[in-house]
Amino acid sequence: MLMVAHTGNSTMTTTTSTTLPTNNYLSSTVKMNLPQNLLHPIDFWSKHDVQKWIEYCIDEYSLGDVNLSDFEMNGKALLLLNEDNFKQRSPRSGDILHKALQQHKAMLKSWQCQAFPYQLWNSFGFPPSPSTARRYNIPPPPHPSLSISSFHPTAAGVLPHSAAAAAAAACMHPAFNYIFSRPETIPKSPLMNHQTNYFHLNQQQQQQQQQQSTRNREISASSSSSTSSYCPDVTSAKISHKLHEKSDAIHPVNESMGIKREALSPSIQQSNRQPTPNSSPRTTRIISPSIKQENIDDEDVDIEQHETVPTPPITSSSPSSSSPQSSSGLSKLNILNNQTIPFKIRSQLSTRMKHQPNDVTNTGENNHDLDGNSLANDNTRQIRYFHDRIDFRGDILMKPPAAKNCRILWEFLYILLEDSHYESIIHWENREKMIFRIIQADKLAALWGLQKNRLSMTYEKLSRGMRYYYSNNIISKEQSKRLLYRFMRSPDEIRKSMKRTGSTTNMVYSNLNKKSYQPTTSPDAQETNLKYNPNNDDNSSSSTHFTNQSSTPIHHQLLQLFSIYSPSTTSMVPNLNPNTALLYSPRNVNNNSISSSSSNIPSFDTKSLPLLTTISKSDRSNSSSPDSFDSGRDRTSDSEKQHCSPSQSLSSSTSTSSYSTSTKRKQAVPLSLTARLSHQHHHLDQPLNLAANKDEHTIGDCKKQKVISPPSIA
DNA sequence: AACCCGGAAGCCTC
DNA sequence: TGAGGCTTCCGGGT
Repeated sequence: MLMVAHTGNSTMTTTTSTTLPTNNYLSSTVKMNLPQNLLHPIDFWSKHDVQKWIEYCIDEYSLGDVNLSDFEMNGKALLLLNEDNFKQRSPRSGDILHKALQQHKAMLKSWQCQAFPYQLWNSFGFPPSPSTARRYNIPPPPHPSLSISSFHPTAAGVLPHSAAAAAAAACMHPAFNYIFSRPETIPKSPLMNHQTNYFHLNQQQQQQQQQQSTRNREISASSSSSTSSYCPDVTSAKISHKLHEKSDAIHPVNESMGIKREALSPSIQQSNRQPTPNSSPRTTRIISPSIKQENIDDEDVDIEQHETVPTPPITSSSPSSSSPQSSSGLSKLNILNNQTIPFKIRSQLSTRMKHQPNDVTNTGENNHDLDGNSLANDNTRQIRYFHDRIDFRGDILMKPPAAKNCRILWEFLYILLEDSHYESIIHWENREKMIFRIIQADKLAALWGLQKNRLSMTYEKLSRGMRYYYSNNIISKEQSKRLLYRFMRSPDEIRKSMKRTGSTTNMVYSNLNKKSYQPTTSPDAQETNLKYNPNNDDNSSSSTHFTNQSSTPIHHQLLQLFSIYSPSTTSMVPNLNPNTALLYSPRNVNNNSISSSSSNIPSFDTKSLPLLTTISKSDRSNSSSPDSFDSGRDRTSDSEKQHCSPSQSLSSSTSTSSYSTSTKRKQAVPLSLTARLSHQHHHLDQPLNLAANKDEHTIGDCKKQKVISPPSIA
């Protein structure tokens, strides 16, 4: 698609260069609308221009920690700044600024051949917020109802400052694809309209909108080949618009990560796209624009882009709905409504979050809508990781600032539970009894994966970790209630017991794993296993004490426990501007907190943060390739070194001979072996170097081997 | 299908 | 180097 866009652009450039002003920068009409001369080549920007641009970015991307004085330089100097330089000046927003600059640069380049009056679409291809538009006197976006003649490129050259001219020029811009192929995204005055409507959806409406958005996708996909060019089929767009307008009122687009990509300047897209084994030529997509293909491939592109393309504006996730049914759709809304969001990004969120191809409203299901054969791994692929945030299929989630240093699962869960931003992901079902519910397991897993740098984290794995807590009475499962768990003790109790039990007792998971382990063999273990029963008044542990506290002291206690107090504020982390939070040294935080309780929390070190561009193997999963999202473990070496030893093989053959009569696993098969064999099977999409195996089993063979007795061994 | 369970073994960090 | 704390995978159950 990107290739197409690029091609389209070139084509259009050729077409229009003769009809549009050839001096090629923008018409005076256009310039009038510019904040200073930001459409001039950046090299020519004055110091003042740079300041204006920074201001614009601050405003447009809600960048909290950008100090104008840090950018007192002219355009040339600005261009010399690399991402790190930006980050030095603005730790939190540097990457965004850098990205914005690159985008701006690329856009200017592409605009040189196209009179494009609708300047200052933000660098990600989205229209500016109304306030920004007003402030910078940016013309409104074109409306698709304009007649097709209005869009003719020549119109741009002759029409004055009019909507038609704007539309004509805009149709040459990548953002046009977004606008006209997704007419429902046309800003209807305040961008926040969406959210209001969305928020008040009743269930029926939600169903309707889901159906509608499914249709939308089909329609959009069916016209994708035309909308991929810079000269979109307006007619189809209009038709599409009509088809959508009913649902538009309540549910703005459930579409397309492609928006962002399409909106990217082609040059950027092009330059950032690196060939991967999985990326097929874009041109093929046009020929066969199946929804499935497009979707998956686009996701691949996105993943690739993470490596090189600056991140989109940061958003903070934070749903506040506590309804178990609150889907991400609502959660997104809650994000938007949440006044505690540190970044003033809601207005953009309101638009952007609803444009993702895999709107979390459909978390998981969406893939199936689009792709009946969707692989489980596709889910992983659609989760894109940044250094401290995730684009979880369109829902941008931030690592909880409070959990920056947290590497312990139960602590992490606790932090999320205490953070209202994550209410739609995990929340207290019963605060007093410390019963909590996981609402969106996959999101929770993604967050945990981000936290631990295990980008292939799944709820399956996360829950395994939680199950280990059963044994030492940190967490228990609420019987027969899905996704409902309970903290058995307060954080300090857990810590206390962990401290006391030391390395020889119940925190040794290897011991816990042994059946011979008896939790009551030591006083510590007894204490550890003192089950907190919130209904039992006899509970004298501090759990009771803890849970009887009002929520505010609890928050404070937790904040202290987790060292998440800002030295300068007593507000809860959700209310803490992450920008601010990142500005002080967490070491200071530790100094301000109970050091004993944070012993497990390593001090903050920004170097330890996995940067988007430098995800190493130690990050467990290198996002440079979708495949690597599966795991950072070296499967090849695993399979090599673990490949059936003779004894194992014998066991295998012995046991597998009885396998044919039963689909159930035979315990006679050494688990390690079956695990390893299946292990390989589980990474079908990985470029395993199976040839390195002497036996040269294919992955499928390995699986087969487990079921069918290998003749060679027999 | 999604969730749940616990064994087994490996990985990573400290 | 060993311990802690998972992570990954599994077969099986609900």
